[in-house]
Amino acid sequence: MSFLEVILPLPLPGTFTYRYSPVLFPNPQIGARVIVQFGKRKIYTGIIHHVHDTVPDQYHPKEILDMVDQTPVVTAEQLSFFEWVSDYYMCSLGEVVNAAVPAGLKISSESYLSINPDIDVEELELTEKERIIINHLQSGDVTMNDMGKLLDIKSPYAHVKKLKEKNAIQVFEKVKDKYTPKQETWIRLTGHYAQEDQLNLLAAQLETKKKQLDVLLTYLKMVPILDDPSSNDEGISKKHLTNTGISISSLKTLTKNGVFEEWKKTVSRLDTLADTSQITVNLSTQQQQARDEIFQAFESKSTVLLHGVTGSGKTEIYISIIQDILESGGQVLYLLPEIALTTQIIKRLTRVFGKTFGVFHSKYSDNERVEVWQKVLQGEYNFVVGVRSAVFLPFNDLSLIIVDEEHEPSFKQYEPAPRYHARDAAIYLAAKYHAKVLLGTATPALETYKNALEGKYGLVSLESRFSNVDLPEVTFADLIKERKQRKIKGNFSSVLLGALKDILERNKQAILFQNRRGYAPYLTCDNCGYIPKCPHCDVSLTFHSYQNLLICHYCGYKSEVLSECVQCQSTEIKTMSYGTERIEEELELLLPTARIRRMDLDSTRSKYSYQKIIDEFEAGDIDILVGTQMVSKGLDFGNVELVGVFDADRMIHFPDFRSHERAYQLIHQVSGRAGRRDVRGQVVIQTNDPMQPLLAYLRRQDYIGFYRSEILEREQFRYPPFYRIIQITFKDPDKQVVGDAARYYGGILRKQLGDHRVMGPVEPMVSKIRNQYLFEITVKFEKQGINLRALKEFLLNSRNMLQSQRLYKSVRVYFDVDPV
DNA sequence: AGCACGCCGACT
DNA sequence: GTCGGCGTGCTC
Ligand SMILES: [Zn+2]
Ligand SMILES: [Zn+2]
Repeated sequence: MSFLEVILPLPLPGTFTYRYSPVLFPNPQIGARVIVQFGKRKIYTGIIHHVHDTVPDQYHPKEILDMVDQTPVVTAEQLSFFEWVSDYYMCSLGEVVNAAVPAGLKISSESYLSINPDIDVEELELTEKERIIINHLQSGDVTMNDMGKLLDIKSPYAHVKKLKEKNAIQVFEKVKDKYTPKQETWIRLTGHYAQEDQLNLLAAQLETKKKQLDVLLTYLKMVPILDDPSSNDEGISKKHLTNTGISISSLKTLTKNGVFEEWKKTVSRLDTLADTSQITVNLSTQQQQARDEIFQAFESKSTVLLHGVTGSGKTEIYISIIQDILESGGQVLYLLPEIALTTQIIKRLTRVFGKTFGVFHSKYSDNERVEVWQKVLQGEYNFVVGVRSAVFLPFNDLSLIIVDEEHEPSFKQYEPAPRYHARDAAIYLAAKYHAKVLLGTATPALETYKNALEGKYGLVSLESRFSNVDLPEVTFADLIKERKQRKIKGNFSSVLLGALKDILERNKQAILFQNRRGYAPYLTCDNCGYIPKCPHCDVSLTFHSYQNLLICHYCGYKSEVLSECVQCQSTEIKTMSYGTERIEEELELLLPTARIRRMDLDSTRSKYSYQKIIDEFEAGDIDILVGTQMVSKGLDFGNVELVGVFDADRMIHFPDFRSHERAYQLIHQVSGRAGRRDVRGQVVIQTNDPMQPLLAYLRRQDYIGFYRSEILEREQFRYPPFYRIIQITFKDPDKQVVGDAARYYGGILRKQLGDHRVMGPVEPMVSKIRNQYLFEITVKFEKQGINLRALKEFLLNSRNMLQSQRLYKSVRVYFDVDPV
């Protein structure tokens, strides 16, 4: 007997056993895909985890429906990596596979209803609802879900069952769309005409048919069949040929007459050209030295932190190292946060590596992601630049992983599971391949810097690209003082406004930074202060001006903009715009001559808008750029001499143990935009408390000083990197039930782990999402002397214990290991 | 997660 | 009575 253990992309523990016929499928490969039925009807794509011949005694395994691959699409190394992710981040293997494998490689089915053609529906006795179903089906098949919507009931199942019994309809499974290769129409000469003598004859015949002759001659110019007969094997793409302006109808005629033939060529969606440009990067002495130190450190350390100030040219060092690794035949993965993976960086890499590398971006279509996956699998890409999820690609000979801006919180995934951190997963993955990891940033995560200081990681510091760059001059605008003196205009202190005027007079550029958090636009009643909230979530609705809609960012709920306040019926409804937008508007009044642009999620929504703003700014067509986090990324803005920071206090005092670290990183990074070679930049930070210690470190751009003070706090208050955190979230539509469940679970933990290791349960800041109430417990525990495995085991067992209670059965419990 | 089954209240 | 909501258990 032959069985397969199959991973299904579902949030269920373990693998599932299926039978297969060795006659039909002689050599099942681990990591190959199989199509299986799971449950009564659903069809899924599973991944073969292993093959065995142990007959299960508890159940009868189903037989697989099909085997998709003869060779694995997931490598054995990946499978074991997936298992690590699932263990470490406390989720199911299926959830990892779901996140790792592009949707196009996983087909799944949907139930469709269709009318039975052999039956005369007129003769049947039908209820009203059944009649409606039949009527809908007469104009084509409908999915079970859609039918529910058409009937406006939760599930049409009961009626469908009746109709099935009456033999009036059928239910069948249809595969949802999956990866389809891109096809192009190509033109070539038919075999008969693909010879010199026949071509001459044909040319003579076409002497009077000028347009057809033109088509033939154009073709021969583009496909030099006489010099190189093999060039007619593929011919030329029809699009290419017709783009020359030839007569399309003449081409049609020639094709009809058997001169040309059309065929479908499978082409790549990815822009792959031969590696044409081999530009060597010229490193400065400092860069050269850092590069050497990195290689030196790799001799003894598998992970190295490159701590390089903003604008010190880390990217060039990466490029130089990547070239080295590729020359020696290794594979390289270069991870970037989403906002940093811009067309700029891709262009820059293209200049060096041609188009021989893969780009794995969340904005790309799933079909493109499938093609990157396949090219990595087939060894065609030895270099991939990508976001978080690119760690899951099927590398076979990984030599180096670069994690740029390693401190960025966006490397951690939150929803859905797996809640993994791409940097940490990369470090594990690298160890598996005996590969090296290079972490780069100007403001390391505290965890990372601690590891580097303790010698766990190598540490290479890069002061600046050139030796004559001064730190920017950082000044603080004391908002309290200015408020007393009535010098503040809207969001602007007189200090910042003065500096801006100066910049304008001198024809220089400025960047104004406003943190994104808490500045989404919303509507509010001017009379009573009412703010429209989502009926399903505990958040106010975000106002989207371009659609004129109110949208919930948690559940997607949409609502029309009401002209009247629901609370007081006042019609004085005011829009509170984006923080950046408000600043932009004020600025237009305060400095009417300035050319101002805004760069945030909202203004860069369309495909090229980001690039457009960058281009305009670089060309000097913008004086003041107002933006969020985005302005601290991207490439060198040459002429910036002033950076203004709004609302530093809100960042610093955000109620989270990482708020200092975050605030420091954000302000430090954006400050780095001020100044350039030979010119000292200026930074103005607006604050209510210019004396707070964090600002002193920022004034000196003193990361190490900041680290030293912050790390003491972390130790004292038992936070990472000294302690580990696992956050447990409880979810249920009944607030009382979740609260009780969380307290019950908390009780179990307290008893076993002690009060000091268990915090909560507490209601999170957003306490309801999609009609589910939330509670959170935070478990904090020492890094040393605790068996992490055993602890996780205990947490999982406690969840089982909780859910075996009748009352708490429906409560969802999930874990977030190392939350950020 | 998705689906079937079965129980129970509330409308024709 | 039967329709439709919802809770429960199971899926190889
Ligand atoms: Zn009102
Ligand atoms: Zn919502």
